[in-house]
Amino acid sequence: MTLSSKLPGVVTRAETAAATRRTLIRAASQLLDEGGPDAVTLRAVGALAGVSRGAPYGHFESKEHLLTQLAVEAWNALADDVEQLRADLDADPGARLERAVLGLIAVARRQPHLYALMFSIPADAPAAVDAAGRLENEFLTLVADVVGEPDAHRYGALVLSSAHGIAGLELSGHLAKDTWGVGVEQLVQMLVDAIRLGADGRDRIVRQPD
Amino acid sequence: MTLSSKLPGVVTRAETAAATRRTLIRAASQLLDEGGPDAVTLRAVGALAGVSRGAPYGHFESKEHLLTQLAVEAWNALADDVEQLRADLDADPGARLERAVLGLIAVARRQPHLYALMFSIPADAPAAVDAAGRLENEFLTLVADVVGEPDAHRYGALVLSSAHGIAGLELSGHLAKDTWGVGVEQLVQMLVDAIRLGADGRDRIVRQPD
DNA sequence: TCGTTCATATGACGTTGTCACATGAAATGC
DNA sequence: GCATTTCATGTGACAACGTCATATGAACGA
Repeated sequence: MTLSSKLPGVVTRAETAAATRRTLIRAASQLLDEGGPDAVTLRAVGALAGVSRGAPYGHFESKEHLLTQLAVEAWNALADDVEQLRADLDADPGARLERAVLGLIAVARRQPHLYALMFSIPADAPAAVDAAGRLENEFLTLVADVVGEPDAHRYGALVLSSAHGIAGLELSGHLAKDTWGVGVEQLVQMLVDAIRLGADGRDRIVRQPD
Repeated sequence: MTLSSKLPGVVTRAETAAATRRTLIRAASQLLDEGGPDAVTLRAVGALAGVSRGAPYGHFESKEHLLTQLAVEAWNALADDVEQLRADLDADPGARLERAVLGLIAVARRQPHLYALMFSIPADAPAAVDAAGRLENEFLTLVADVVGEPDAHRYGALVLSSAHGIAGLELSGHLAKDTWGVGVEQLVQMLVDAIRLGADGRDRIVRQPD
């Protein structure tokens, strides 16, 4: 390898390429947030990133690959958040799970188009599997702290489904508070309560005469 | 009005127009089911309906209006299903609610693209409000039979959210059984059980020493 | 029978994703 | 240090798309 970076500030070709790639992703993300999926055209992405309309093809196989990368990074960012949240040991398990669910919903509120994109990408793409798997494991651990190890998977699926449903219904406008008389925060609380109750209340109920 | 239908089989212009409109909707629905959103181009819709590419503009203001109509009819069809299901008086409330939730999920499984379309249409469009409102009311009644009137709205929102979440996660491929060890049917059962338990178990738990 | 209405057909325009090719600078080999 | 290669980028081109303006022809009302 030659010392191509002879001067400070002078970067190698690989470095500038990586930087351009990141700039493209950032531009796509911004366009998605501000104007929705229709606003994300490769021409607009290129323009916002300061390159030509064909330049993205040097970094991404197609527009779909660029969007997939966007979704993968969103999955990872959310997994990072939940992972960080799990480090808060002073909160009780139920409260931590509640905050994790609200974290998922927060993405849907803050970046609705990105959230929708996360779930419209083929879930079997290797990168997507890894990223989504991280988040799933985080939730699994949080749920296990609430309902115990043996029921963690079952209730984990239920919690994640419900959380996703609340988020989705909220951002599609079908969760108006004046219709249901309940806000998202309350719903999440009800969900966690129901999980906790369902898990440790099962025996109690079964033993009880019906 | 003249007797333009002088002969049997000879239809009026208004009738043929209405028929064409329905044919267009059916064509769009078929294209959506078979090829996803990208396959629904007005040109393809026109071709499948046996008209030209511009003909749809005589019946729909834009492509988006056509898709909205598709979504509205899907909402209404689902509401019809649940309404019919509510007439089954021999099933107990919990079982009926369970079947209603499974009905929602069945649409997601049978016509995934249509299901996604239902929730990606602006929820404040008058026609969409009416159609979606019908389904919401149906669910509200079903949930009321399980948890009682005062809690019906709160738990109705939770049930609908969770049902939508299960459906969404399922069709986006994030609910693989070998990951969570639980199938959709079991999840729905858990959900209804948790609702029932949460509603009538609340007092019991509160009274209990923690 | 004669205008009128209106669903449909067609040409056209701007935009999109994508490919083929050109260009020029960085990287590499000697 | 120079020649060659590599490769990110720029540009022209193409088909397909949504949409509009306009033309056409058949069904309508009188």
